[in-house]
Amino acid sequence: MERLRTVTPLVEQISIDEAFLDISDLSDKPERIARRLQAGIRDELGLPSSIGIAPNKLVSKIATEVGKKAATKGKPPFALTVVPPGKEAEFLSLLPADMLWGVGPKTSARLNELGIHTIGDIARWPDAELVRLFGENGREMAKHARGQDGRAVVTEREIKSISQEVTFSRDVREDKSIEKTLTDLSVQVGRRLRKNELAGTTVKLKIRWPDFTTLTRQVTLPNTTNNDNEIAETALGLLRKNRKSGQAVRLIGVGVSGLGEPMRQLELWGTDSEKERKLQEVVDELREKYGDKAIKRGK
DNA sequence: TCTGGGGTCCTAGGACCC
DNA sequence: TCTGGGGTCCTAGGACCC
Repeated sequence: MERLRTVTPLVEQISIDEAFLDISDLSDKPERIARRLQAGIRDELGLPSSIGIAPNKLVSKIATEVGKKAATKGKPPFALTVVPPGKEAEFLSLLPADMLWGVGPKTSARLNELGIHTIGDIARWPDAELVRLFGENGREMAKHARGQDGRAVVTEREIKSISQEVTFSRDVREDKSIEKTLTDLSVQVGRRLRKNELAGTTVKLKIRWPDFTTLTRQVTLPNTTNNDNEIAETALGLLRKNRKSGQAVRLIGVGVSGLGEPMRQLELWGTDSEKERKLQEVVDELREKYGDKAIKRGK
């Protein structure tokens, strides 16, 4: 990502190893920029990469995948795929429908039933019909199928929620063990919130039963929190309300949303919650320095 | 892909308020 | 006493993404 930012600051990271670069304001030819970048990544970092160049994010992403797939089997890909302006729809038309963003297994299956297999098939369907069948997603699909995508490259995005979950290697029935895990997860969520200088109002519990059905239960607190204890107590409350003692669980998780700046109670120095906040600050520092095991909550 | 983890966005219903 | 419309917030679930 650092290497990418030497090309332009307009970098949108979309996963651990993928990003969009907006190079529309650079005077150099896009292909030259891409080749130079690819060579740099190879020579400086020893890594392969695939690049797609197109007038918008949607098409460039798909172009990247197409190039990557076409790379010689067993060899690391160094693909470069260019879709010039005006050629977007043509480029997409023969590709399978589920290569489109927003078309997952469910939508793909429904499209298949309608005899729609390629992106070109989607583009040929009336917009109104797609909207009727798929709602807002249908409207997006219609535009995307024609290669239209107006979304800008976004360099930073607001965090909307922070969560932690674990899948047990077996179904777990012991209340103690489940509650301990949930408490640990709450601590991790709290710590990540504080690290990002965030706090949230809504605590969500997630449970997966042995049959893989999933339940979520959330509650909105009167104030924002990033306090380990408060998150844990809230999550534990939801757990006790929604799970019978001894009932087997496959996955447990907790998340906090409704994020904003942590509440500072300046006028309440010396209150319990302020003491708690300062305590937590110290605990975070100790763990940062000496590791997770350095200090634990009693009781 | 017999199924891990962390996210975002959308839909839909209900409560509540004006 | 009943009816109406619109807006916002909350909750639950699901589709989808990497």
